[in-house]
Amino acid sequence: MSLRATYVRAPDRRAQDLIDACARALARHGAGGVSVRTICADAGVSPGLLRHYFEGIDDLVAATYAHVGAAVADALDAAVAAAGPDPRARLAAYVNASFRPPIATQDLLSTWLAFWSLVKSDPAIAALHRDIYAGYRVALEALLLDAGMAAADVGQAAIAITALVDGLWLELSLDAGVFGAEEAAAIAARWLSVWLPE
Amino acid sequence: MSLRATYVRAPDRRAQDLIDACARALARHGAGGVSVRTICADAGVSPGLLRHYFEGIDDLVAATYAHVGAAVADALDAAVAAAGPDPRARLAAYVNASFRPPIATQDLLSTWLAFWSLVKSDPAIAALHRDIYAGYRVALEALLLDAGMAAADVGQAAIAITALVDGLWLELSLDAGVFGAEEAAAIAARWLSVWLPE
DNA sequence: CCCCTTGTTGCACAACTGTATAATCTTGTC
DNA sequence: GACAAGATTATACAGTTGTGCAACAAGGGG
Repeated sequence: MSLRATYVRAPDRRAQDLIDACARALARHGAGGVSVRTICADAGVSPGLLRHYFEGIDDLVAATYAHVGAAVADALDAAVAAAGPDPRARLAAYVNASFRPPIATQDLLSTWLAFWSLVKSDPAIAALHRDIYAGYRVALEALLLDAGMAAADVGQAAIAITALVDGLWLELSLDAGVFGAEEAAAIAARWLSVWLPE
Repeated sequence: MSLRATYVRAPDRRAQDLIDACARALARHGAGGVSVRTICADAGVSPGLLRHYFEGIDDLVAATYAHVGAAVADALDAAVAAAGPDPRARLAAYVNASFRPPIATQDLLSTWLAFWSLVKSDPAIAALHRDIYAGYRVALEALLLDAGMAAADVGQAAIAITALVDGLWLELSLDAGVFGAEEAAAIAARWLSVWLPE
């Protein structure tokens, strides 16, 4: 006479279920508000299952960062590809995509903020951050070069552009009512034109 | 026969001791790594004392944000005052001070990042953030106006400048090796000159 | 139907959390 | 010295945390 709940196996998608639930928890509660129990409840599984698919909750958070980071990179790449062959259009598309869905959504930006908050205290997140940001920087530098910028300038330009994008993400995430993604995109476009005049 | 530790009373500075210890903990461990025990150990007092001076740990974190926020505002004001009467010099000093001690230190920027990470999940921090950032924006807008910017433009300029400063703070905090405060200050000065040409 | 593999549940456990509070120590006043 | 106020210590407590794991249920194959 068992009172244990029935279930349907879905091993193919459990890890992703947990990653998605983790991203939602990070967005809603910040890094400090995630726990094995809240994530697993959201994913519709028992708390012990997390350990079957991940080493522990820290491993899950890292996997979530890797996943969201890849999704952002994919969205940026898709925007560049859709812009066609013109180097300047591709560059503008890269920057502009940061302020469009699927990137500029409250959920993703809030999740991103949670990852930032973990960089100083979690070595695995710090390593991921380094790799992910290096990837974005390499891509941005290549686009800047293709658009005609002198090689000596692309380093600082990439830093400056990345800083403004991150800052705008931060403000969009924290102060959703003060201004919107359209305005952010216009500000970023203006900054881009400073570094690469017509 | 008591084994209880001896102590010296210092009620005048206990609250501040706790605030300083809280700031250090936030900088070192992020928001998720602070606890009553770690803060009080750092402050050299017993864990129960926190509740004597603050409603609870959340109240202490909020008091720490108020304190650090006021320290930043004071540093910005001091830089403006030291710049003399010229409106453009005062504006430049305001922006530049963001990249000088006592603001652009690893500890303060890391503490700041921790506060950002709490805005979405802690209503008291959110309210403080709103007030603190409104204060900075009002001050910046006034300086922009004094420097000759059209009233219709100061809103967006303040947002744009704040976003870049925050973004640079974030990068300085997370990637201390990639570039430094001098470079950040130069980038910010360039952005300022975009919004207020000579 | 039976058997086996494995995905999953539910919970035990040690450790940690914030809060509350009794007891005690310090120190200023008389 | 005696006493009182209050600063402080140390710890109890209920609740939560991540991890580990026994037990069981699902489902595929024979």
